[in-house]
Amino acid sequence: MSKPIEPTATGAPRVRFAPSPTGFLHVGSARTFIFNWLYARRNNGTMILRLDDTDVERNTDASVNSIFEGLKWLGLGWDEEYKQSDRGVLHRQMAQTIFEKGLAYRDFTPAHTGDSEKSGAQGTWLFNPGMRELSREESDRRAAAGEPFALRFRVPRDSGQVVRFTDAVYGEQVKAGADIEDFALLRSDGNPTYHLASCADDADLRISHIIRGQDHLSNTFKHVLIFEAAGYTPPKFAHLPLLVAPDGTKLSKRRHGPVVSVTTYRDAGFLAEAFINFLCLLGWSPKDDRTKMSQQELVEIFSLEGINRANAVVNFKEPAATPDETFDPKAIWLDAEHIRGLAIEDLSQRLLPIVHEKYPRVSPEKMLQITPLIRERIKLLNDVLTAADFFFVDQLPPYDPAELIPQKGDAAMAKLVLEKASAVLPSIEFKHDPLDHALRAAAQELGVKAGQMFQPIRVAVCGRKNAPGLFETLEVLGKEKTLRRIEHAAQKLD
RNA sequence: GGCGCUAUCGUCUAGGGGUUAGGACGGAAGAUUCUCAAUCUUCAAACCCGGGUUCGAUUCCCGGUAGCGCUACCA
Repeated sequence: MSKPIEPTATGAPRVRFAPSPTGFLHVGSARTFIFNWLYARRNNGTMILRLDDTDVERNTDASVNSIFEGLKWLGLGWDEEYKQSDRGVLHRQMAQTIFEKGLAYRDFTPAHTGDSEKSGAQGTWLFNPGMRELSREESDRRAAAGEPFALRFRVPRDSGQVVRFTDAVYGEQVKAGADIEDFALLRSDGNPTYHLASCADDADLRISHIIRGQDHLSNTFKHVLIFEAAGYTPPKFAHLPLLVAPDGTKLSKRRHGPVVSVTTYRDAGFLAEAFINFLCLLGWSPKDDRTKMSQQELVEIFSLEGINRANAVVNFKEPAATPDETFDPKAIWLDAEHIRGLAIEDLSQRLLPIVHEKYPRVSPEKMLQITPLIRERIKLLNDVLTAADFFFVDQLPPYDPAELIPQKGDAAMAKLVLEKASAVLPSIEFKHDPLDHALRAAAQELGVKAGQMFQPIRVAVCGRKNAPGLFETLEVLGKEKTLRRIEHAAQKLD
């Protein structure tokens, strides 16, 4: 392993992301997409999206939508797009080619009805002896008679026969033909299996590098067999370590919930670029100590050598309550990190649609004023709703008047402070510095500490203790609202 | 069961025959501040086990164990 893969002689690399639309787009698939995309962009290659929808039974439109929705959110795009169901002719042609070379045979054994022998607890049927040896005449006769059959690859199983390939991540791979079962190429209904369709398309689309999940590592031997049988040089392979749940099992929506679905991250208010950054750090390393990386940086630094071989845990919480606790803490941190790196205008624009869902009347100008006050205080875009709520509402929701009481103070002090504020503020210009001076002076006159002066006011205008800086808050809130809320608070103290 | 892949702090990882085994998240403590957040400092925290090779293995080799994958006319 570890030698860089050169672009093919024919030119720039061509890579593909080939999801099968049998479920939503999950984070592991998203990472595969991202790595392919990064590799293509890094090497001036072509990124291809191919829907591997050969399993008609299990394909759903909902799944197709979920995949496109997820990919759209990631915002990376692709250059060419195909659907396997449109290419059946090509697949069958390849099957025919292989069959005519005698490298595949018809298997008239009825399809397995159940899944009883699924995980091979006992018998391993590597091939069907009777069928593999069937004479061509007999085979042709039964086929002509209309007897249904599956087409199986005749895996070379003589002693010493091996299949080999070099994986860019896992290195030299060798497997004895005798350990590879005679897998199916065509189903008895004439439709191609995944293995056949995938290889036929990869060959036809001139895919140069197959970058995919490690769950295909052992399938690759079969694919090499198919490519060679059909007369193609196999592309280069790079398998990615799997993403697994904290319990070590593979990500599953049923077991682990929505946290494995890409759109969940979108809906929780993740920045796509932060999510991409996070995924890149699972199973790949830039080898320096960088963690936060822009898309540009990722494109510049991405390489197959940085991919490691052990499965990576997505460290989410299994049952989970609040968003903050649900997601991998590093994903949250990276999101906050990216948010902090955004220009105020940019962040403000991204926040506005979220705010508008709940407070449609907030103006872009207002949002622009609020944004700098919360940029350092939100981890996800959706946090804007809880971090800046008091700017959006007319009337503060009810809060405990006891909150108004400052440290080492009492209700009387709170009352005093609020009354003082009411007296002083009307004549003050609502800008940071004048407010700062006026309120500190007021505190001094009252003989209370600055903090004791600020807290009652903060709670009066924000409805809670934890909030952005007081002066900038008052500035954005405006004189009228501020005074109204202070007065209201003073009354609560009676 | 068979075949294959993998194994460094709780998690993501760097490293590599001799290192105080590095970084990040998370955790703890502190500094700063009008609260919170941000920021800064400090601390705790790891080489799966057993053999070999070697002057010396966490690193190389073998075995074990564990996890994962494949073993479908799913992908």
